This record gives sequence, structure tokens and C-alpha cells, in this order.
Amino acid sequence: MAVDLHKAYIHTALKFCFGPDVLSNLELRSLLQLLAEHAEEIAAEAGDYVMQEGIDAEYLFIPTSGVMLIERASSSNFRHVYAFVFPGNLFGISSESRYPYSVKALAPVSLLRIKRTHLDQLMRTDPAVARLFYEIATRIISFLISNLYMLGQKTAVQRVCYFLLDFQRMGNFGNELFVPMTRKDIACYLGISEETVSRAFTRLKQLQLIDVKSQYFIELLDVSRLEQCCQERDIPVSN
Amino acid sequence: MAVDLHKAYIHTALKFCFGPDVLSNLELRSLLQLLAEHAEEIAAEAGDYVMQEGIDAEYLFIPTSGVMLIERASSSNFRHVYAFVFPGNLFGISSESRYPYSVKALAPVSLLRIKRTHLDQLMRTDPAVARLFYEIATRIISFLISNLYMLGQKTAVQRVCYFLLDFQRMGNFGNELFVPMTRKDIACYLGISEETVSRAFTRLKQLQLIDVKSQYFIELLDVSRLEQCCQERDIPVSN
DNA sequence: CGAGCTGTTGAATGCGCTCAAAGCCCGTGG
DNA sequence: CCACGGGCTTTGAGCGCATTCAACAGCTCG
Repeated sequence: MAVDLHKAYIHTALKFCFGPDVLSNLELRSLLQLLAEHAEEIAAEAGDYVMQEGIDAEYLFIPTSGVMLIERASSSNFRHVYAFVFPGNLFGISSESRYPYSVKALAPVSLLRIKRTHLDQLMRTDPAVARLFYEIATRIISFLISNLYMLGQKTAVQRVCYFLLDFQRMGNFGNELFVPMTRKDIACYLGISEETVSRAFTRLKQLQLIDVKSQYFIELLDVSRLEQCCQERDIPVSN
Repeated sequence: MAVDLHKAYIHTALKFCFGPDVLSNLELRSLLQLLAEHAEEIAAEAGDYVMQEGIDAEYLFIPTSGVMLIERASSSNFRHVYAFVFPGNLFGISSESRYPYSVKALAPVSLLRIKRTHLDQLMRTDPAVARLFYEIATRIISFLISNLYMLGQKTAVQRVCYFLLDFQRMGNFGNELFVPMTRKDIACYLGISEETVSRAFTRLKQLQLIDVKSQYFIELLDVSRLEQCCQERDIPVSN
């Protein structure tokens, strides 16, 4: 049950999640100790569910490698993708006693998980830890707000640009993106249909903003024009 | 500068914000003391800005009466409304050093404001307070997630239903809603045009789900069918 | 009473959706 | 090794919802 927090990929994820000086920050030593002693390392294959909506929210998760997606199946037979998850994007935060969403691995992934009861207890006694989780929640709020704006105000092509740029930033790739999710996943995330996603990719390819190397590999050819495309009210090139 | 937290409308707002037993909860006495000693009561008229995006994020706000809206003007000449704010809906949480949005009063409002530096300091020493704010942030996350779903997956009429029902819940009215914002505000919130909002109201009126008494008064005639309308993939009545 | 703003309604356009077919990739089995 | 099949993606055609543009109604205020 002991986890070596100094392993490179775990350390990287922790830095992203808790701040760059996480391992040397004395204020957080109790948190690190808790993680080292009580966190578990788990792994999942592409397609596996790391957690299922409706189940008792027992754990908090910190992804350490791979990509996942957070989805919820609404009451009827429809689903919505809330976010894609990268190493360091802590999840499992919820005011409910059950998970309000599921998390699926899109590629082989590894995660740390820690019991919420342990963490709750620590938060009760250690203000630095409680404050840290407040800050993490605040970051999540910023992320959700920018997505709200995207869903409320942007066209299909703009949403796809937004997705690509966001994916690049989060994934720490260069301009060659490995995009392990299906077009349908992207569509559910962006609030458009999968055909529209496909058409948007084709359009961006025609405009030479991207190159669709294969189903799962996309190269960004002109990041600054992609950014323009995101922000402008009108799509820069109409043909 | 001393605030009487026992005043009825303040007490109500605090209960909504911090939990029903806020005034008797011993864990929160330091927070209450801080509020009583260092919070300021401020007021604003309809149309006034309570805070402006881009300004130093000096305060956290707790609305105690009235209705406000949270908006952001994007880089170009467009704006987005993130939320409507009711008594008890704390705002000003942000990881940035400047406010990332503005807050406008839609009716005469009153609020408590407290310096973030004071609160930060308290969070550093009092785990119960830090944990409380973590929980508040968590609630905000739940709210934003449900809005994401709404913007991503719902039709115009469904969004308007969602808005009305949400407004009823938050505002603590009965079925007679006082809706002090313009159609344009609602439109920016729901991610649709103002004409579409107007048409949706007309449609819901024809279906006898609501009655538009006047510009600012709407009566909900059939809450359960409104809820149906929100949830179903297809709008129940097509004509 | 007119000016200005907000809201409603109508007509026409268009973006994105649905339905459908064809292409592509890849694994499976003959 | 190749044929087949299934899943995913792409492309096309047609439709519909929501938008845009425009006119008009209703209200407030000077």
C-alpha cells in the first residue's frame, strides 16, 4: 500500500496537481505522508471504467499517466462528456455521497487513489491541506467557466479549435497530438454531433490549420490562426 | 464596520451559504467573528456594478438580498452571462489576482463583503473554515456541471424551462416568479438569442405551462410538465 | 407627445442535425 | 493470405431549429 511519490511520472503529476514545489513544501508534508502511506496505485486499460456514476464516492483520484474522460449518462439514453482528464487533473471531488459521473480510460492509464475519509480527516486538522483543496476546486471552477463560455457562444468549428488547443496545452505534447478518443466522444464534449466534428476537422484541414495524419493523430499547423479562429466572432476564412 | 449577523435577511443568507446551523456551529465561530468585525455591508441599485472584471480581486461577496448577474465581456464586443446570483450565493472566488467577471445588480441589492486577505489568513489557521470554503467551491462545481449539460445538450425551449425552474428554486418564490433581468440577459445565460427566448416564452404560454403576466412576472402553471420538458429528449408537445 | 428601449412577431437564411451510404481500419476466421 | 464483418469516420442530401434582419407593439421617461 506504500506509494513511492518520487517516481518520475508520479512526481510530475503531483507537481501539476499540488504545485511545483510539492515535495519540498513543508506545509504539505502531512498530505504527502498520507498519500505515501494510504494511497493506492491502480491501473486500467483503454475502455475500462475507473469509476462508475452512482457508486459510493469512496475515493479521490489523481491520474499519473494516460488520458481519461468524464461522462454522465443522463436519465434517458443520452450521455454527456464533461471533461478529458490528464495526469495531475485530480477528480472525484463532489458534494454528493455517490459519484455523479463515470470516468473511462481512453488509453492505458495509472492513477493514485486515496480514501476520501482519510483526506477529510486530514483536512479537518490541517488548514494547509484544506486550503490546497479549496484552490484546486477553484481551478476546476475556472476551467468549467471557460467551457461554459465555449458551449454558450461558439460555433462548431470554433469549438473544435478550442478543443485542439486545450488538448495541446493539457497533454504537454508538441504540435503532434495523440487524440485517443472517438469523434463521438469529442462531439459529446463539445455539444455537437459527431458528423459535425468530422466536418470541422475536414474544414480545418482544407484551411491548412491542421493535418489529420490518421484517426488518432492530428498535427497543428498554425496555432496562432487556430487561436484567432477560437476568439473571433466570425470564422476567419469562409471557404 | 461591525455587522449584525443576526439581522433576519443576513441570517437567512448566511444559513443558505454556510449551512443551516451557521450561527450556533462552534467550528465556525472564528469565521462569524471575522465577518461581524471585518465585513462591510454594501448596497447597490438596479443597474449598478457590484464588481468589475479586471479589477484587483480584493473582496469576497455574500449577497444578502436582491438578484444579480455574473457576466464577462469577451475580448470583442460580446458578452456572456455565467449565472444569476441570489442571497447566499457567495461569489468572488477566483484563482486569479483580478476578478475574471463583473457582477451587476438587477434590482436593489445588499451584500456583505470581506477582504480576501482576511479570509485567507483565517483559512491558514482554521481548518474548519478552509474546509467550509472547499465545500462551497464544490457546490459551485456541481452547479456549473449541470449548466454545462444544459448548454451542451438541450434545445432552446428546454433551456428556458430549465432557467425558470432553477430560478424558482434559487429565488424561494412560489410559482409567481419575479424575473428582473431582460430577455437579452436570459439569452446570454442560456446561449441562445433574445428573440428565441421570447419565442420560447410564447410557446410555453401557448402550451399553458406558464403565464407571462408582464415583462417581469411569470407564473409557472404546471411545474411537473415543465420538468418533463427539461428532461425529455423530445419536447412533449409539438404544436 | 415623441424618443428610446425592450419585447414580440414575421420572413428568410443558414448552421448544424438526422438519415443514409460509402470508405477506412483492423481484427477474425476460413 | 485473403475475405469478411463490424466499428469508426467521412461525405452527401435534405430538413429543421435557431439566428439574423426587420417591422411593430408596449412601456417609460423626459
